[in-house]
Amino acid sequence: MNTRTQEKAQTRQKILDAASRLSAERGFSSLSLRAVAQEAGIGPSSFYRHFTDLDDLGLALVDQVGMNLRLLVRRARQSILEDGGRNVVRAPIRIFMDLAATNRNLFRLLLGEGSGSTPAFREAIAKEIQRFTSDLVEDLKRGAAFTGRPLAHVECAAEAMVTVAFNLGAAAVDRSAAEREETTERIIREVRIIMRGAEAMAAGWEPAHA
Amino acid sequence: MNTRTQEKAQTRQKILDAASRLSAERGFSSLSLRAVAQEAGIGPSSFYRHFTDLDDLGLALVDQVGMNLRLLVRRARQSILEDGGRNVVRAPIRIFMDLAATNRNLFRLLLGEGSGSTPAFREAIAKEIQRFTSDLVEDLKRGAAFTGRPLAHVECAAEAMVTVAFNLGAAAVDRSAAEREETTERIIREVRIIMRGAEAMAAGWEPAHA
DNA sequence: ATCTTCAGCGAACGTTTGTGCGCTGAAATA
DNA sequence: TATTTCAGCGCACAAACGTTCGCTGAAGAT
Repeated sequence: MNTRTQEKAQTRQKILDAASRLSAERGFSSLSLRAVAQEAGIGPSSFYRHFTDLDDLGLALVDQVGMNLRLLVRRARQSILEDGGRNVVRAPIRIFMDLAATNRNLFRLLLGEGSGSTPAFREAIAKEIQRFTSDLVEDLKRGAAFTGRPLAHVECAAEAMVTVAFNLGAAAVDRSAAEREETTERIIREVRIIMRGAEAMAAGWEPAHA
Repeated sequence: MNTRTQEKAQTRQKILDAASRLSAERGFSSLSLRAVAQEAGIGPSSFYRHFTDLDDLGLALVDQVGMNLRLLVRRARQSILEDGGRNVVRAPIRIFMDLAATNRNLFRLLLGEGSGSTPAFREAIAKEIQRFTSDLVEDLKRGAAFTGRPLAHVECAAEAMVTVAFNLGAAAVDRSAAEREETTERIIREVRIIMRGAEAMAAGWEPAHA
């Protein structure tokens, strides 16, 4: 690859990082082209060599955030495989929360910008989370086949789990370690409830009525 | 009450309405004092007669949104009481979604601004949703006592339900009626899963393992 | 009838915003 | 070596921003 294109990609990345860093404080929707350029260490007019718009930047940012997230998750998944069967809920969520804590900006962007800015931006984020949910569906099916405990409405259950984990997790990202710990446990419990519900439905169990 | 103070309260309300209307498009965090003033039909400088800041406005807005929400919910709850026992999940969620559809701005503010702006604003919103959850906890306990089906971890279950309903609901607010319908059914299913899980746990039910 | 209060206004300020333009100098190409 | 490409820069501009100031005129108080 050319030295030229290499350097261009490099400053492009600097812009993306700057945007990610700045959007952590006030949200992506309320940040300015000039501020981003300054944080990236380039002049305002140079910005246009890489992106046409702030919206354009936003889409690229979501793209990259999604890629990073999937990479991290894939790596995490491998380390779970060693843990045979036990802690099917606890281990993944612990990893998820650690990930969120060490990649705040990344998660904040994915979670805080639910309705912040342009529709395209919104939808890009939604799609990214949906992809995450799809992966979880696969995992759940695999897990169910392994433990012999089928789940009803896997897609819905997965969606509920992801929604709970992402949302409560996002709220805890900026809290103290102790509070984060407490929140993590609560998420685990809630995901367990969902899991148990899906299992109960699959087994046809119903509560006795008085 | 004086005509004077009455009129003041009136324009104050006009400002709040204007902010609510405008924040629906781009989010509260990215709106300007001048734009709000213009939408409210007053000069920029008159804004300061009612609020010191945009943050100040934000807090007042959350306050009012919370009040309206609680009012609507209370009204909705009464109309549920007629529906004895059956549709414990479906009826409330249908009402909730109708509420969300006819009060978009209200819900969008409560849901989209998760990390948009200042911490005080964030926390005010979090507190409002928490209050909503507390109410649901009470309802669930009452319902459980009535149907004789106890729930485990009521607080957690309620939190999960609220999180799912608010989040998926918020995403659907801007969609077509058909998509909203589809989303509503999915929310109902997911809340049912949570409910069933909490019931199963309370009953000590566990899935048979292979 | 006189005086006080104060919501709303318009003008002005200094900043910050997005964006266009032409230049530069090093890297890529020929 | 001569030529082309183009990322980055500085400058300029119009527009929008938050905020201050003094004025006005109707409502409230005396």
